[in-house]
Amino acid sequence: MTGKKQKPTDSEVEILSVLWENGPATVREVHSKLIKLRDVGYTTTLKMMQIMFEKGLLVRDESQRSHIYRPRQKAETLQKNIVKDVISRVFSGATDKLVMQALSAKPTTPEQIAKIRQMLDQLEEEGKQ
Amino acid sequence: MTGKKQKPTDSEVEILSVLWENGPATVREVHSKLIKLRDVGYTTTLKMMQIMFEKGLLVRDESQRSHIYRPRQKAETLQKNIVKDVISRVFSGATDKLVMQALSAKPTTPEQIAKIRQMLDQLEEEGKQ
DNA sequence: GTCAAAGTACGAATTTTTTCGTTGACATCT
DNA sequence: AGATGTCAACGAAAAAATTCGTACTTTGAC
Repeated sequence: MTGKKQKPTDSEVEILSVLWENGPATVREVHSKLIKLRDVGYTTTLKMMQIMFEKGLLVRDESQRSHIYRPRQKAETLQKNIVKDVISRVFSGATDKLVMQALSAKPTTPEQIAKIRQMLDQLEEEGKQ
Repeated sequence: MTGKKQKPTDSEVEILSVLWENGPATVREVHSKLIKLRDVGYTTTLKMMQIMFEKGLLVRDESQRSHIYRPRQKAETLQKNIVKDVISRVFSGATDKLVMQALSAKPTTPEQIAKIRQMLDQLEEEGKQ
């Protein structure tokens, strides 16, 4: 009953992103990043992070007065869940379709392309066994 | 004020998916698909589709008593927008990261891998110019 | 110690999304 | 015609997500 699969909302992902990019941080620090993007009150950010803490999306160190928050799961894990969700909901399970759309939606550098090729090689290797 | 960029909600995507997969359909037809997935009332589906019509996500043919709905935009267009959104919100713009996660999240067939390779070739060609 | 600054907690208002009951129109069957 | 079934429209309730005001606590400066 503990492992409730719940997808973070958009606002939650916004906060998670800040933490992924900047590492563990206080509400103040997160808020100062958010305020650059849009108009939002400090207590709003605080409340959001408290809720995320209650939901288990974040953990926090309460030993200091200003608590330090960090995501409970690492970025890759949550990102993978979100991608899985999009693949099944939006692409009816067609991973290749999503990959195609992604590649054509945003430019990629030659280095990135090379990396993806490597990954494909690896997948094919695994498939052969 | 007309070109309001609004992302379809999850329920909306669910309905869009049905229409993408089955082609234009009446509320009844869409609803009979949804009911297989979860418990939902007919008027709920109706209302959703009416709202989506008002928002411009769907268009409809009212010449028959039971209106026939279809997505205003084609699947690829909306899918691309959603993917773009995920790339920027969840992956801070790193397309290759999303592609990697997608490939490792769900199995792909050799055929799909081949297609993706083709796409990469093409992208590199374009890049050279 | 007092004051101001900065923090958490909490409750509640607001907004958005989802749900469905009810009504009236139209069609179909007998 | 009358009864029955199906549909769109509408309004509003319910649920979920977001926002923020207010109260209280702690810290640091003076």
